[in-house]
Amino acid sequence: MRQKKRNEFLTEVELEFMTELWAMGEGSVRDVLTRLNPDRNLAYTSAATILRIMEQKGFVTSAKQGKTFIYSPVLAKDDYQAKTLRDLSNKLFDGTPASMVARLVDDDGISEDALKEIQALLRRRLTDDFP
Amino acid sequence: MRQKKRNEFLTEVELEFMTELWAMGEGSVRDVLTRLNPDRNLAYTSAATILRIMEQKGFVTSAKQGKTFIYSPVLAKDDYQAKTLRDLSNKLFDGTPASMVARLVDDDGISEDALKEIQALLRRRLTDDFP
DNA sequence: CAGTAAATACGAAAGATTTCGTATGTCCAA
DNA sequence: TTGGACATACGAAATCTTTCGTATTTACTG
Repeated sequence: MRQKKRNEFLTEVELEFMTELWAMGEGSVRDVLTRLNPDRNLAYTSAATILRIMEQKGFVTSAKQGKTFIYSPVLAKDDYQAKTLRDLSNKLFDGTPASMVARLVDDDGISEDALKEIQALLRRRLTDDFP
Repeated sequence: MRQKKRNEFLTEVELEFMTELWAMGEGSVRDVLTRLNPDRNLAYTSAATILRIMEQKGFVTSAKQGKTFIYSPVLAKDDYQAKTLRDLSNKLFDGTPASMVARLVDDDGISEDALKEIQALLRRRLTDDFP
């Protein structure tokens, strides 16, 4: 029937957890749990399961400290962001970065300041790396 | 236990199908199926099921033409792209478009030409809309 | 009008995700 | 040293995703 798929991307909940790990650098189940939105109401054992699975999948590593596991991200947030953008560009855009930026700056909600900030970013990148 | 989640985003396979519908404007099960990568080897009934579910979820509408359903996207590709970028910006970036562009243009693989294209895009947007 | 080709309808199976409960292990203080 | 607090281990259940097979319907053609 359906073949097993190996996914290199975080699921919704995994991203939620990884976001906290990235912010903290590393942390225990309890650490992550207390940082989640209080309305989240996730059982402690659920959080522990999520992190255990994330380790199985290779997204985090763990080191035991006393009786507690301390989890750390394997991939830096920057790298995961870049990876995700590349994937999105290929799947939903035409594979070029420009088309993605085009859609971003076409967004009506974007402010002039934001646009100028992006422009400055580009200018810097162009003068620094392509003299 | 787990509560039902209403997802406004396409799954992997749904995106694959929607990409063809966007390219064609509209199409039947057969139309989509023949446009997929030949290595895909998806059964006709599977494709029909996917499209039926996509209609249930409100991603497409259908009109019967003879004995065949013709499916059309409900949301334009541009709009779905914008929506997706907004979501990604909130979940993986800090919610500002600039940080996303920053990660894009930091990508080592990006060419000078691509950067200049993006720059031109911004210039146009700034002069046109904020005179 | 009957036969056939092609379409739809739908149930079912298998993987994946998310959540939690129960069982078990571990550290520390009384 | 033992009891309690808190940690891990893991199976199970609910939902979602993906795929396909069987049954049925529909349009056309001889």
